[in-house]
Amino acid sequence: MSVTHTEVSKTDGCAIREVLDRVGDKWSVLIVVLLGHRTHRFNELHRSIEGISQRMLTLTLRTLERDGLVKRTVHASVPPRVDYELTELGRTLLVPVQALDDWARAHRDDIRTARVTHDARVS
Amino acid sequence: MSVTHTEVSKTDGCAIREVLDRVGDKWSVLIVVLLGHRTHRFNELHRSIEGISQRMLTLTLRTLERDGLVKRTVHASVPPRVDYELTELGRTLLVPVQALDDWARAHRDDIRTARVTHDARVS
DNA sequence: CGGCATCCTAGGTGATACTG
DNA sequence: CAGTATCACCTAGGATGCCG
Repeated sequence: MSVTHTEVSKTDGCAIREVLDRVGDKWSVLIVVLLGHRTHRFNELHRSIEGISQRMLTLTLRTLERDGLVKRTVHASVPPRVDYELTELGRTLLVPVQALDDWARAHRDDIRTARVTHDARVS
Repeated sequence: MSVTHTEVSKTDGCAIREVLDRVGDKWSVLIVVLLGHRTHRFNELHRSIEGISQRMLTLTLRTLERDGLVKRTVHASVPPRVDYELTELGRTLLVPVQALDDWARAHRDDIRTARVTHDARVS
């Protein structure tokens, strides 16, 4: 482990919180993962992400674009066509996100089991 | 990439959302990281994590315990002493969390720059 | 020391309707 | 197709006070 001190200092310990503040919301990582596969159009994302509202998709994409993780390309055509893709920075984020995803798949059952066990003991 | 399809299915695509639903909150990862260093007492955590309320520390620890990520040990003494430490499962989570932390430290400036640039262009 | 109970607010999110 | 605008809600989280 690179961090050896105990306190959560402003300059170091909160780095991970900074990421989570941006990507820890309800939809960002989902979008990043999807765009990790390939470029998507707006409605492709809308259809692929079950449960997202048009509003939240727009807002989340705007934030990701602002943070330099996603690139938005408008094609001047009728009907309009807008493509979204990961930037270079966005692709680097895919690595740790994938690591977290792998952990999730490997241990989701462990958590579920722990819950059931714990809840049974408390009852 | 292990996932080759595009849709976010219930069985696969939401695994990462499951993790974020649990540790994507404001304090969980911070606690996990601190406990990754060593066992902490309640008030040690309270002092180490700047800005956390007693209420949220308790609630977060309870959830982490319930999910099998943290082990809580009560020592029958006066005054009472309660130790918190990572479980085996909790320690495995430390790996991807650390990966995310590394990414954060490496790219926080990239995001900040992207923001400034983007905001300047919009203005 | 290590909590829990209560109250309360801010903002993240959803639903719906409208537009270039 | 790809948004924007408005409203309304709900809950994560903070503040405070009491307890074993």
